[in-house]
This record gives sequence, structure tokens and C-alpha cells, in this order.
Amino acid sequence: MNTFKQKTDFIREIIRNDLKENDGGQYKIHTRFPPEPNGYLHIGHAKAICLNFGLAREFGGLCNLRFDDTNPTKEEMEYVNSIKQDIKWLGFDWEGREYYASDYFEKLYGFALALIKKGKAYVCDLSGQQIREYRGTLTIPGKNSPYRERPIEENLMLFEEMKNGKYPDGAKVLRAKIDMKSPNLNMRDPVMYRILHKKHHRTSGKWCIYPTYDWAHGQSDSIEGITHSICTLEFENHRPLYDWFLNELEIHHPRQIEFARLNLTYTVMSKRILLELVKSKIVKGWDDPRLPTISGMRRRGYSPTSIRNFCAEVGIAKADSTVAIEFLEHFVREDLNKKAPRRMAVINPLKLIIDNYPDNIVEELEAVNNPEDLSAGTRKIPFSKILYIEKDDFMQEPPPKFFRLAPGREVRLRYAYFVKCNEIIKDRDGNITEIHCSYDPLTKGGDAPDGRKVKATLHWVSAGHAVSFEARIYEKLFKNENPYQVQEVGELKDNLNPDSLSIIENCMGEPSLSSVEPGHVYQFERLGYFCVDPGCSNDSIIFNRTATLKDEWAKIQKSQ
RNA sequence: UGGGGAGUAGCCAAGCGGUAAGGCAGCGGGUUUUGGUCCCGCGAUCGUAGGUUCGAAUCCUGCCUCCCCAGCCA
Repeated sequence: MNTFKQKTDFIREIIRNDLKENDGGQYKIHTRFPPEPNGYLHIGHAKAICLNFGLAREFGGLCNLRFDDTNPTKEEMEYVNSIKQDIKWLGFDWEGREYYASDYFEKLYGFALALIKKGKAYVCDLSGQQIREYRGTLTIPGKNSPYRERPIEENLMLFEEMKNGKYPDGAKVLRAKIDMKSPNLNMRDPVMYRILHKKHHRTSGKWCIYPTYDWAHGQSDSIEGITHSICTLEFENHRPLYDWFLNELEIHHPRQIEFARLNLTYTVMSKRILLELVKSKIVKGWDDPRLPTISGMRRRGYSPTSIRNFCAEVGIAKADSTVAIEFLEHFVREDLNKKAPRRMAVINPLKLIIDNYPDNIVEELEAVNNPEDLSAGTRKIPFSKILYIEKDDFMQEPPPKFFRLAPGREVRLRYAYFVKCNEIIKDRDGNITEIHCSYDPLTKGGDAPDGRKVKATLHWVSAGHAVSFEARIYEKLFKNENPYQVQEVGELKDNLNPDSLSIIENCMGEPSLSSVEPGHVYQFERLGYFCVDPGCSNDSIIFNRTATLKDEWAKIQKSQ
């Protein structure tokens, strides 16, 4: 059922070597997925989740879930809950090892004390602005803070006072005493603790000093006995700092490995921007199906399997890359093609009347539920004189390669009969309102006894039995392949695709669509995959289009 | 500009000195009661210039390009 495709990559290679070198012992690899609960997870996180949990699974190790919750000004319980739900939904299990950096605040405080006592950390009174100035630039070395040589005892006292709330936000920080002239800016006496009189979602008002990420992350991994700390490229510059902390503290030292984060065309992965889209109501929430969030993709109809396969196939490497959104779509189609039950539904209905079909007869025709999986069985679909077909399936003046219905032309109605178009009815504005056909009773089931062929098979719905529903059609969120291609950050919104969502009401579906379960995905034949929206009620059915089917005709049209 | 990374087909990505996997996209063809699926076929000498070697995408040197770092964000 659940497949976990895996490829080989430089990380797995490193791990295989580590396993070989530690051969014979109790050595087991231990990874972790360390999100900050300041937003919802997106497909980029899925890549990290599949990697970390996948590694543990493949090599017989463990993977923890740890929330890096060191900044109470941005973090919320809602986010930790959504994160847990998304990881589970993706098919991974942290087996109870749910940890928080905030669980380690006490230990971290103790580590800080140890560094102060070693003369390797000091309390600094410089303002944020001053710290920046003293830090120097890429080419100019920094200068030592005037507080750098404070006696250990004084540092100890001041740090305790910081903890006890004696100072306002920003008044003092605890810094590591490393090297203000280091070419690596992260080593220029980085801040370890800042004063933040803010309640934390887990520790509440217990602390008013909070560790910075740089101070907390490596030690948290160490405390958990992580063997391989896998993170993204931007932390490569921080590794020397983590190494320094761990060495000074003389505690377990994980091996950090960095890989390139995922980028996708036509969308953004920045949590900051995602938050902005949600807050400004440009999208309808974190689970808006246009977003690359896990919850958005779930609502859109993406299966966990398709996301996992995508993550496995996209590869792990160190080169910056932007994956085509089409690549992602390929994996939903691949998975849904195998699993989604087929249904007939018409998004833009056009009335088709079969003049020579008896008025009050209804035939029950048998339809295959899934040609890719015969065990899915068959169902009955009612057929009658008045039907709906797709507007796009008829053209009064068909261009060269259009081989659907047109005046005088014969096509097949799927599972039913051949019909031939005889007449077109228009309203006073010239819009086609209905088309009249005649059917050939001998072609029942879809084949002609005389062996004649038709060039097209159309989907249809019996008008008298149709279930009406709303379809939400999603397109790319941004117009530009790279939404970040803007002069100024604020202009990002100008790149939004105004047609990213279109709502189409009064779509017509076959009767079996009258009772559907939220989250279920169907293939509407010839149209695409559609997922039942959780916002459905008894009298309104909503389908989100997950993806279209590949469309040869659309390609031809584009090239014409 | 100092430091840290990366450059293999339109997009990902294998390759680890022996003569360029695979996937997606694209193009052509076959099958088909979904213009879907499936099947077959088609593309790169590896950023660049030198060097080492019988032999280099793989080793060395120079150059070019891109990414990351000057948050008391993560």
C-alpha cells in the first residue's frame, strides 16, 4: 500500500560509512525533524520530514520530533498542533519522542553558566544598534565590546539578574566570547540569550530570557543524542559555531550535514510570505488549496503517497535548485490514476437532446469504476433523452484537429451510444443553448456492429438525474515562474495570478456523486482529479480540482 | 570585497580516473469506449581555460557565474 521510494544520495552515503565505522557496537543512527512552530508546514518541510524519518526507517534508527520553540514572540500552540497532524498524515511517526527546545531551557541555562565560568561567555550592555556596529562588516573585522572583559563573578551576577527580570527587554544580552575578527560573522561573539518579557506557549511566564536558536539548536541535538543533524544549506556557516559550543561544553557532538532546500516554480516557500498571504486574506487560510502547505495540498486532493514519492524522486543534493511545479503534478497524477474512482461530471454543461430517443425511458448503463484497477468494480449510470455534455466538446466550426462533436458529426457517448449532431439551438445573443442529435440504437454500449469508428468519446450526465455541485478550479498562485523576481519585496503581490481560483457553480455530476465523503478524490473522466471539500453540506457539494488530466487537445490549441 | 557553499540536457539528478544512469518536460509513433493510462523511439562531452595521465565529468591550477552570512529570526 504505502510505498516509500528511496534513492541514494550523499547523505545516505555518509551514513553508510558511519555505520561501517561503528560496526559491531550498539550504534544506531538518530535524526530529528526540528520545526519552529511559527507557521504551517509546506512541501519543503515534507522533503525534510521524508529525509529525516526516512533515514531512520531505512537504517534502523530513530527520528525525533522536536519543536525549536525559542522565540515566544512568533510561536503558537495552533502551529504545533497543525505540524503534528501534518507529519502523521504524511505517514510518519515519532513514536512518542515529541520534544521541545523549551524542555531544555533549564539545561541550556546551566550550560550558559558553565561557559561563563570558563570565561567563554559574558554579559554585554551594548544596544542592538551598537552590537551591529561593533560586529564590523564582511570585509572589516569587528571590535571587542567594552564589556567583553567583565570579571566572571560579575557576569554570573548580571546573568542571574537578567534571568530574574531585573532588566527590560534589550537592556543586556549574554554573548559567547569567541573572536570579533573571525571572517565568519557567526563567530563574532554571537548572542546566546536575550531578554524577552513575553509569555511562552509552553513555559508561560517562567522565563524572561530566551536562548537564541544558535545557542539552543546544537545543544538540543546533543541532549537528544542525535547522531546526524540534517539541516539546510544556510546553516553551513553556523556549523563552526555549533562545533565551538559543543567542544567548549564537552558534550555529545552530532554530525551536521547540510542539503539544499526545495524551491518550486510559480509558488513561494517562505514562511514569512505564506503568513502574509494568509493574514492579508489573499488566500483563504493556511489550508487554501493554492498554497504549497501540507494542509493546502491535502485539501486540494494530494495524497501522502504522491508527496512522499515526489520528495524521494526530487533528490537530495547541495546545489540550489528550483523544481518545476509540473514535476509535483506528475506524482499526484501517477498515484491518483491508480487509485481514484472514475465518475462522469460536466463542469460547463451544454444541453444535448436526442430527438429519436423515447421520452420517458431511462436506461441503466454499466460503467467501469477504474480501468487501472478492475477490482474496483462497476456501477450503473442512468441514460435518457436529455443530457448534458461539456461545452468544450462541441464546436460549430471545428478547427482541423478538433475531433469532438460538431454539426453533422458522429461521436460516442461513453458507455452509451453513438450520437450525431443534427441541429443547434441558439438564444437571441447567438449563444448555443442546446444541440439536437439522433442516436443509433445499434451502438448501445459504445460499439457499432457495422464496424464504423468515431474519433471521439464524450462524457455526459443525464439531465433528469444530475447532481449539481460547485467546482473550484485552481491555477498557479503566481504569474511568474519565480515570484521573487521583483524589484522590491512589496511588489511580490503584483505577481499574484488573478485567476488562481475560479468558482464554477451548477456543475452537473452523475447520481452517485450525491453522497460523498470530504477528502475523497475522484477522477472526473476526461477532466481531471477532484477532491471533495470539507466545507460541503447536505445541500451543497464542493469539489476542488486537484489536477487536470494531461490534455493533448489543450496542447494542440496552444500551438495553433 | 572577507568567509562558507555550488556549477552534469529546458527542470531535477546519478556518476567517486576507463570513456555521460534515471525521472519530469518536449518531440515522433503504436494501443485505447477517458485527446487519460500504457508501450516504443529521439537529446548533453559534463561553467570555462590550461595541466597531469595511455585515458578525466571525475585529479591539479587559474578564471567565470550563482547562492549563503553583517537579526537580541529560525
